[in-house]
Amino acid sequence: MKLLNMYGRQHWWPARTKFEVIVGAILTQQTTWPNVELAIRNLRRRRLLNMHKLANTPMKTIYGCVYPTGFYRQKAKRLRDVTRALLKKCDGNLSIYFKRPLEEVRLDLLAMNGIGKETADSILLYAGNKMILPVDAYTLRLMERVERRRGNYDFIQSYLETKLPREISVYKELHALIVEHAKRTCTGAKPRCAKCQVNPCLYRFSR
DNA sequence: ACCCAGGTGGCCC
DNA sequence: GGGCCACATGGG
Repeated sequence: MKLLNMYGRQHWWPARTKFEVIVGAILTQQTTWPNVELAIRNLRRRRLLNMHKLANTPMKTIYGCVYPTGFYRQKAKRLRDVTRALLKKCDGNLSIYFKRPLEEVRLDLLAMNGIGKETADSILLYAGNKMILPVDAYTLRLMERVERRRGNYDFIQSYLETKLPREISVYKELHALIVEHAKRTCTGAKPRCAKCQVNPCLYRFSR
């Protein structure tokens, strides 16, 4: 499987700790990253990027921090719920939490309020260092336009995983590149101008 | 004054 | 199994 290396290494995910990856993954749902960064800064300023601290913070305080990301009531609740659930599971030690087998941790994450497939898989890949590829809206559109493949999350995920080298770093890089590409070319939305159209020649998936 | 963003859960059929 | 809706702010 070959993919555009036109943007170079992305060294994703932009976060300092495992917990910060999880927070970012929830906050970025249906939201642009700059807004998430604002919210993360707010949380950091209040020392809330700490599981024990966040789990016991009043909702109103969290509302204020995550306000810029939209859906702020929902997201604040999800953040605290997930944090509490994680604390119960691993007492705040995420390295231990991710030591269990991939499928087991995945089911565990999916059972939490506010964590669906994409969020779970992003967390598993970037915080847990697990071999799994998150499929976002960009990926689905790209597969549709370039590979002429349409399908649901599970189908696209397994299709790509059969074609990719089994390396975590490749998974991390691919997901990052797809998002980066979408930002730069406005394929994220409907293409608005001719030069923003995806050029199939640039993305020939081979092997 | 629209349209969209690195989704998720609930409800309906 | 899918289709539709609420959730909400900020940027184009």
